[in-house]
Amino acid sequence: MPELPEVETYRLYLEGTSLHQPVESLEVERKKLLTTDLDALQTILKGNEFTGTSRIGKHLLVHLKRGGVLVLHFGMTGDLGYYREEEDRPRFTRAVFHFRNGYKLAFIDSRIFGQIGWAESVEAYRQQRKLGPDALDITKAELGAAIGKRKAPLKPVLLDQSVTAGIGNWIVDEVLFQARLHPERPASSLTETELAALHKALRHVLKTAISKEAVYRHFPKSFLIHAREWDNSPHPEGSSHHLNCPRCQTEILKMVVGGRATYVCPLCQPNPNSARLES
DNA sequence: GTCGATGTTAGCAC
DNA sequence: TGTGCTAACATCGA
Repeated sequence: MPELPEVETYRLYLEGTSLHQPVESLEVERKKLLTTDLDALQTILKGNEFTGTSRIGKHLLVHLKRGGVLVLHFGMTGDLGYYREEEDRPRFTRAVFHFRNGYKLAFIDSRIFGQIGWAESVEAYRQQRKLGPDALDITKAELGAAIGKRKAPLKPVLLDQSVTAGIGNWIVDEVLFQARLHPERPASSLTETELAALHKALRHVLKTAISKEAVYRHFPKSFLIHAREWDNSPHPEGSSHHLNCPRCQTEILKMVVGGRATYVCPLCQPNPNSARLES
């Protein structure tokens, strides 16, 4: 489930396993993953070494000893696995970096929405992909400027990677819940106080998620994420779902915003449309 | 067999 | 030209 915290965790994993080992070859099972021609990629990689990493949002960039960066994007189901014995090859491995020392780094991706390619530099890649400031680094002023002119609902604007890179579907719901903002509020309608709350919640959610290595069931009880179906933590007796707000116990509402599944607390995050009716 | 899914983007309407 | 909505991508698993 690779959003920013997962990719940050993968980045540290790659740094801990795969640096400074000459690559022998790249094995690609699904060519659809490649954004750079396979032959070109082989030439770049053979005998080359990973020397360090960077991350922009959900994109992991691996610095190469002979120049340029290997770019990994994990789509919806991407992951990494470092192994040696064939029997340990992870399920859904779609590509494998073979190192000369006999170890391998698997690119795992059941749905094959991921990408593997090469770019000249981190900055060149950022421009090419039109990525905004990383969601961990963005300042309140930058965030305000980026959303201030957009009248679309807050949620799809925050998911736009050119506004700020790294926010995905569960993070945006969590951030909006923590900031007590409804996902359908027009992005440009926030007051200064609300913008400050949004920025603070963004940092809080990301830092918490990274500190727990993106293992959702370890997140604080105050998080909305436990109401999502795919949170593996045990749910109360039989109930086929709908948990309650950790703050006010109101039943969490599931809706669709910007075409995406969205969870909100109807009490903590007042809907702008119904608020208008009341006034 | 059916449905929905964490990301991204092409195509379309305005 | 910009903005925003929808569907589609390929596959798994509930």
